[in-house]
Formats: sequence, C-alpha cells, structure tokens
Amino acid sequence: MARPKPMLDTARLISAAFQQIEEDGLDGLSMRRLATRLGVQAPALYWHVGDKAELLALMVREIYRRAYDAALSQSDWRAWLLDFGRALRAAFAGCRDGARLCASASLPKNREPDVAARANSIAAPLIALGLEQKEALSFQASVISFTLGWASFEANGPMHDYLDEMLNFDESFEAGLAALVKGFTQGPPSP
Amino acid sequence: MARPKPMLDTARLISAAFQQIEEDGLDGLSMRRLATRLGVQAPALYWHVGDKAELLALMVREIYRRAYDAALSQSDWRAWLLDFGRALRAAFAGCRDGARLCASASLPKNREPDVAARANSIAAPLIALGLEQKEALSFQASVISFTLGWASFEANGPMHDYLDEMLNFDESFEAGLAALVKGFTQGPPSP
DNA sequence: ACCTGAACACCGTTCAAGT
DNA sequence: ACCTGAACACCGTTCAAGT
Repeated sequence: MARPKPMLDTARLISAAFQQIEEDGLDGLSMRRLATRLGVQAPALYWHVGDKAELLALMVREIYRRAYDAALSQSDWRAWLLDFGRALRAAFAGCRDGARLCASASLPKNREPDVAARANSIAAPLIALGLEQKEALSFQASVISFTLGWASFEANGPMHDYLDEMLNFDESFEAGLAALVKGFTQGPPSP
Repeated sequence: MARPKPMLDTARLISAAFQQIEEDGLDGLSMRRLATRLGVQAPALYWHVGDKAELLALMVREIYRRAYDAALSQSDWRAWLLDFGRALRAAFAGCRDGARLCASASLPKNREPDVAARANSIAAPLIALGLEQKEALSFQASVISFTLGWASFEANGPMHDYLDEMLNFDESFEAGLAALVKGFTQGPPSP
C-alpha cells in the first residue's frame, strides 16, 4: 500500500523561506511561521535542516550561486570581475534583506574537500583567464567585500535617506567597482 | 530630602551592551540580560532607549565615531582614505561581532539638520584636502563599503576557515584598499 | 522515514502601578 | 522622573510518541 510521500524537503524549505522573507523581511522569518506556511508543525522542519542557522546558510549559498551563474564574461579577468560584481549586487538586491542575510549568516559548513581543490574551484574562472590562484582569490575577495558592503550600506534605511539626495548609488557603485578592479595589479606570470 | 539618583542613562546602557556583546556575542545580547547586568528590571531600559534597534544603532554610531577619531592623516585625500579604511577595519575588529552589528543594524535616525549641512560634515575632512563634495561622498562610501564588507567576510567563521590557508587577510585587505583608493579618479577642480 | 503534541527556556515590549 | 511586577504574544529547539 502506497506509503505517503513526504511533504517536505530541503529545497522546499529554502524556497518557502525566500518567500517568507520577501513578505515579512528577515526579522519576520521564524521557524514557526515557516512551518505554518508549509502546512506543518514547527518541529517537522528539524528533520530536514539542523537548525535555523543552517537554513540561513543555505539561502546565502543560493544567492552567491545566482551571482556566479550570471557572471559569464569570458574576455579577460578584469571584465569578469566587473561582471561578477554587478551580478552579485543584483543578487543581493533581488532578495529582500539579501545583503543583511549574507552579512550576518554563515556559509554552509564544509563537506571538507581538501584545501587546494576548494581554492581551485572558487578561483577557476579567474585562473582560466590568466590569473595566479593567489591573485584570483585575493581579487575576488575584494570584489565580494566591496559589493557586500555596498549592498548593506545601501539597504540601510536611515543611511540611504541620509545620502540619496546627494549621491547616486548606481553611479557611485560603478565608479567604486571600476576603481577597485582597475587598481588591481597583476604580478609577473610564473613561467 | 535627597531623592535617589537614577541608576541608568543611555551611555551606561551602551557600554554595558558592548560588554555583554564581548562576553556572549551579538546573539547573546538581549534586553533582559542587559537589564540583569545593570541590576535592573528589563522594562527600565525602555525609559532610556526607544527599543532594541535604537540601542544597536547607537552602538553602530559609536563604532564609526572611533574610526573617524582615529583617522588623522592630513597630507592628502588618498592618504586620508587609506588611514580611514584601516581605522575602520580596526574599529570593526575591536568589538566582537562588530561587522555583523554594523551590517545589520541601522544608523540612528536623523535629528534632521538640512541635507547640505549633513553632507558637508560627513565629507569635511576630504573636502579640506581638495575634493569636491560629490567625489568626497562617493569615495568615502566606497571605502566604507569595502571595509565593512571585508570585515563581515573575514568574521564569517566557515568562510574564514575556507580561505585562511591560502589567503593572507591582512595583506589582501591592504591590497584591495590600495587598489580602490589608487583607482579613484579625481574630476577637474571647479575654479 | 517523517511528522505531531507538548513542553522548556527563553525573547521584546507594553502598561499599570509604585516611589 | 525613573523604576518594578505582571502580563502578552511570541521565539528556537528537544523529545517522546505516533504512523
């Protein structure tokens, strides 16, 4: 006899959580409300996710994944970094409280592949365009930092009101990102 | 007859909150625990502060104030921005969960002095060194964003473990900040 | 394997009441 | 003016028990 299909899985949790955050903001995302939205009791969630922090971490990963997928420029590493920065900003903006979420939550814990492998996979697109691994990681960290910081900054209500009459956020983001990427100096390629 | 002196004031709340955060982290900072630390009942806090968000906002302001006070370079605007970036990073690092706090909390609400006045006071040190107001605000926003983002990034536990074996955080921060500041282009000075 | 019911130890905030 | 006591409407998480 057909045993009942499970109502939940991790992917469903994540997408419902994004909906919830869209409607009520990050502070309105509670495990209990999420459960209600999914037609289930709160403890049921803990079968699919260790705790709330893990859920948030999975959401963060999803946001970064979108940015990586959207950054496709294949011409040179500076163009890729500009592309990636813009895509990341769009990914933050594409989800309510996205920057706050990413700034406060952790990444998902490692399933611990070895160090070199991780580094290579993170830096892969830049290495393919001619950068050394160390430069690739460093530059990418800078672009992520700048973009995450900018998005947090911009999403801060009072701060926004403070500045938006005398600062064009889009223009200044572009200017800052361009300055950053232009300022990177590439070491001599090792033969 | 001597009426009893008040036990609390806003400054005391703030410094106790910093202590609390130092011991238990940002997630361990609750109004109730803060009250206990101050030898008082929780509702008493609400006489001195509107709500928890306002308290956090005041803490954020304090952190930025420290950075401004520490950035003293008077030689030229690029040197000032480098100085300020380093001081801000130190200010974030000087308080447990400092970056998370600043990324997620708002600034204190405006006591609404007019727009031009605010902009001038924010940008003052840079204007004194020869920048136009618009450039000053834009460059400063970029440096703050980069530094805030970097500090969030760096304070993220799993992310840190992810990268610290192949990335020198201090060096890469310096490199990124230098790239950013070097990359800024100054418009023609209006006569 | 997957979910419910009940419970534990907390939260932020309000509000009448005390002094 | 400044604080207490009691209460309201929530939290995240655990755990035995159901199916």
